[in-house]
Order: sequence, then C-alpha cells, then structure tokens
Amino acid sequence: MSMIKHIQQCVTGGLTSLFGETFTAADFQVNTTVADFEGDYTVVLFALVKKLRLSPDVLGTKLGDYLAEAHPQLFKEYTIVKGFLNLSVADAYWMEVLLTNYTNADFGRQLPNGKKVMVEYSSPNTNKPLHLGHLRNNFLGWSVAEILKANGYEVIKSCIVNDRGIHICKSMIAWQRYANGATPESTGTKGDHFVGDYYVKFNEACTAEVNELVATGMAKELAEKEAPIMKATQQMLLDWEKGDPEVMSLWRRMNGWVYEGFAQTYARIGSDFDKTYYESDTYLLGKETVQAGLAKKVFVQREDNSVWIDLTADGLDEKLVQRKDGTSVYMTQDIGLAQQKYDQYGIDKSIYVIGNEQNYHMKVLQLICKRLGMPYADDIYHLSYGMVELPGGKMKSREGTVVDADDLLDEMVANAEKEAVKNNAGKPESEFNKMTRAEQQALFNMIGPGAMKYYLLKVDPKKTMVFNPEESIEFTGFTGAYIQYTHARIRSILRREAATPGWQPGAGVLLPLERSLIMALEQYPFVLEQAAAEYNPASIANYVYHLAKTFNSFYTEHAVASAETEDKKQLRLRILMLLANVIRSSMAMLGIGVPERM
RNA sequence: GGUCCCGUAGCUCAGUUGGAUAGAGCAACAGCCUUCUAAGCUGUGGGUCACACGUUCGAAUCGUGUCGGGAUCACCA
Repeated sequence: MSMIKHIQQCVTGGLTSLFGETFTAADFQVNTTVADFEGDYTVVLFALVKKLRLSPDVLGTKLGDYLAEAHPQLFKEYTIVKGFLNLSVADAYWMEVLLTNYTNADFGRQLPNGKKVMVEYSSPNTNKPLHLGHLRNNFLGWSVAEILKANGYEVIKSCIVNDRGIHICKSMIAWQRYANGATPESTGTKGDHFVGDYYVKFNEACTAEVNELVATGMAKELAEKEAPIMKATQQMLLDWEKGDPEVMSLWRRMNGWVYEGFAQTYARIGSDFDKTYYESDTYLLGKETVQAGLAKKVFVQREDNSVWIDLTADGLDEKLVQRKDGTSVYMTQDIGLAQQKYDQYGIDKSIYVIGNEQNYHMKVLQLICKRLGMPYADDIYHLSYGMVELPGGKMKSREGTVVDADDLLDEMVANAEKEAVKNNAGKPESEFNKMTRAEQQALFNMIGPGAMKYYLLKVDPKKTMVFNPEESIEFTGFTGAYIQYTHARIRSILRREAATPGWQPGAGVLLPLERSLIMALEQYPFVLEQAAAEYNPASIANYVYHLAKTFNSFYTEHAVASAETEDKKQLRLRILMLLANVIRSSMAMLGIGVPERM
C-alpha cells in the first residue's frame, strides 16, 4: 500500500477514535509537502476544521499526536503550519519499501484484473506515407496500451487501415498513366513513398487539367468535377466496387507496396498490432444496423430513401446514416465495426485514439450506439489528442510543410550520432568511444527515435502541441536522452558494485536526497495507476524526468562506490537498483529503451 | 451562426477532484571535471496564470461574461 493511502487510512481512523465521527479519504487532501517546509506529506486541515468546529492548531495537534502514537512505524514527527499538518515519515518505513522492492522487476505492475480492452490507435490511409501526426497517434496509443497492461488489463491493440476509396484510386490512376511500369524495386523507393509520389503526381495533373478548363471559362468548382483525370478516378472507384479484376489486381499490388513500407516504419518505431482491420472488409458493415434502427424507430427514412437520425434533442444535428442510393456512409461503417469488435472479443472497453478533429464524429457515434441500445455504448472511449503544429502554424500538404515520419526518424538518428561524437571528442576512454561500431549504431537507433517519442509523449495528449524541429533534436534538459543517460550512469555504478545479500540497515539517518529518491520511487505504482485512469503517458514522462533529475543531484552530491560507510554504500546500491528498474520500466511504458552505456 | 477545446516566464510545456511563496526545460548570464559517465550539477535574472466580475477562510484551478486562437457542424473519409 502506498504512503498516501496509509495516511488517508490513519487519518480517518484517527478522526473516528478521537472525535467519534466518520470521514472518508475524499473529505480531506493529502499532498506532498512543499519544499521549504519540514515533512514529506501534508494533510490539509481546513475542510475538517469546519465539520469538527476546532481551530486548525487544536485539530492538527490532536491528530498529529494521535498519528505519532498510534503509528510510530509510519510517522516520525509532525509540524503544524497555518492549517497544514506536515508529517515526516519514519525512516524505517522508507527502508522497508526499499528492501522489499529493490529486486522486484515488476514493481508497480498490477496482477491481471480480468478486464479486456481494445485500443485502436492507428488508421493510416494507403495513399501516402506516415507523417508527424501519425507518430503522435501511434506513440500515444501504443503507450496507453502498455500502461493498461501494466495495470492488469488484457489489451488488444488494433489498427484500421483505410485501404479503399477515392484517395487510393488517385494514386492508381496516376501510376497507370505516368509510371511506365515502374515499381518500388525498380526505382529503389520505399513502397509507401512510391505510392505517395503518384498521389502527388495525380494532384499536379489534376490541377493542370482544372486550370485548362477554367481558362476556357468553366467555373472552378465544376472544373474540379469535370477534369478528365478526376472522372477516370471516379470510374475506377466504381469499377473497384464492382470487383473489376484488373482494378482489383492493381489495387492489391499498390496496397502491397504501401504495407511493405508501413511495416518498416512500424518496426522502427515499435508499433505492433494484435488485430488489423481493413476498410475494404468493413465498409459494408452496419447495413443490418440501419434496418434494425429503422425497425426500432431510432432512424427515419425520408422520401428519397435516405436514412437519418435526429440528434437535435441532444444538442447535435440530424445525421445521415445511409445514402439515398442505399450505400452506407463512414458513420454506418463505424457502428458496424464497433459491434464487430465487441462480438469478436467481448471487450469491456473500446478505446479509439483519434485526433480531436473527430470529436464531433465520435460523440455522434457513441450517441447512436446508445440510441440503438447497444450494450457497449457506454464503454466506447474517444482518446482525443491535439494536433501537432509547426512553429509557423499547421502542417499543410499543399505548402509541402508536412513532416514525413521516415525523414524525421532518419534525422533523429543522424543527430544522435552527431551529438555522441561531439560529446565524446577528446575522450578516448569514454564508454561511448570504447564501443564497437555496431554497438554505437544500436545506441543511435535507441536514442533518436526515443527522443522523438519522449518529445511527443511528454505533452498532455489532449493539447495541441508545437513541434519545433530544432528543439526536438536536443538531447539536454527535459528529454528522453537525458533520462537514458541517467540510466547509463546508474548502471555504470551497478556493474562495478554489487549489493551484499542479507544486509540490514544500521542506525544511520536517511539524508534528504536519499529520502527524496525513495519517496519518489514509492509513488511509482500510484503514478502508473493514475496514468491508466487518465489514459495519459505524459504523467509518466514527467514523473520519470523528476526521478532522473533527483538522481543527478544526488549523484553529484554523494558517492556510492566510495560512500562514507559500508552501510551507506549498501543503502545507496539498493536505491540505485530500484531506481534503474523504475526508470527502465517507466520508459518502457513510453516505448523507449534505456542503454547500459552511452 | 450552433457546439466543443484552448489561452501560465521571450519560446516549449508542468501544475487544474480549490490549498502554503505558481514550477521545469530551452534561450541569457555566472560558477563546477586529479574523485562512480560534464548528454551532468549549482546559482542569477525572467510572471497582471488573456481580461473582468462572482463563489470561498482560500482561485491558475469552480461559475458567468468579454477578448484572442483552434476544431467541427458534407448523401467526404
């Protein structure tokens, strides 16, 4: 049990035995004591003062005395400052936390809780390569999935590939017209980039045709529909839906190229999926749902045969769920897929990691499921994340400011190398310079993408964030590399010195930085729990940074191998063992590896 | 126009179930490597928490309004 929970329990127990009144943990606050005051944790008395009709000083003294007497193994002493009861936790408690956990690789993880949750976190279109926005989505979803696993959930990571539609037909048409049979192999191009290039080519050709038509006096809007290449694309989409063998064959071939490319990128960033859905399989789903909805009178059919749902009672609009020609829209597919996920896996929770531009769509989806009486409607959760912008504003494909994922990763790796070489210049004996070339290369591949992940995950998911290219490749300060470096420093000590088994702490008192470290480590299970409850990897990123920072202060202040006494050495080695483990574990939650040396 | 989100140091961000003097990093400046990795540490300067009013013993945090920025409201996906 965590110290915070101990305090909550002891305080409610104390209030009952002192005043005969019943309180719950929600009736008062327990905070970590702010620096400059004596103590580790603080009980805020004001809320209790009111109910008990006692002055803060009187209540604080009674409560403080009680805690010190009834729980001497937990509390050493207390002070009262202006309504704040500051508790100093007994060293023995911190020692016990340390000694019971310092070799526990699973520290902070929870046992299976029997709940099953699906996290859908990637929905690429197959007409172009992944970009920076996809990275935030992927990192976030993957991390949330890992955090949930650590908290005892069974997690199914899923991906929905938008492999059909007008977008991929555009690339196909352009390839037919301009490629002369070229392939990724023949041109030495990564498959997704290869197909993306033809998507660009399509837009160029289309723009040219539109301009030509506009020059003849046609309105631009009409010209965009009438451009021959556009008409050919629309025809191709119809052919695809009819299953035209030639079109299907080309479609499979080009998607295949894209998947090869995606696979490389996913492998590089460590994204993996337990289940991949393809829109070409799911786009017809939901048709029965429409019938069912009509029967239940949740949907209404209009004279032109289109089907709608009226959500105005919930402050939304009327939404179309089936076109007049009987084909289903995006929303209908989504209802069908939601049902399928539930049917196939019996999930308790269905999380969608999707950008906040789709907040409205997701709200509607959930509401429709609710209206239809779907049992899982309340278990749909939209993990909405903010857009990634550049210092100059949004990324715009038209202006060519979209940051390509592969390029970015290359840049990060290259920069990791540059930094390493710079930092180790003139130090032939440094750990880095003693590595083999292959070891160095592996290190760059850990640091570069790790920096990228940390940069994107340390910000609260729901907030729009700015991606500053110069700042993102920094390796100092509040960065992934800083934490990786800290881990390497700790491991460096632990390679040289081993903790002696069976050691029992002597009479010595914990020094402030030793206390701070153990106290922060003790909070790890709570941090993991909170991160899961809020679906927020950023809280872990912030926590592990705080840990690393505390250690680095400790490191310059205190020696481990040559500590003042053998007792201190044994103590500190154990702190470092737990610390290295928690750093590694925290970073693993973010999908970032930590090196032995760097 | 309707709905929703956001506004904290020059920049990027923490802090928001209401609690003590609002914190980090970057950038700037000044120090620290004969001692376990200086990708590090220590210090200095930097704030009308967009603004106003309200609720409260107490507001960056809650409420109302104003201003500024963004998203969305397709028989697109």
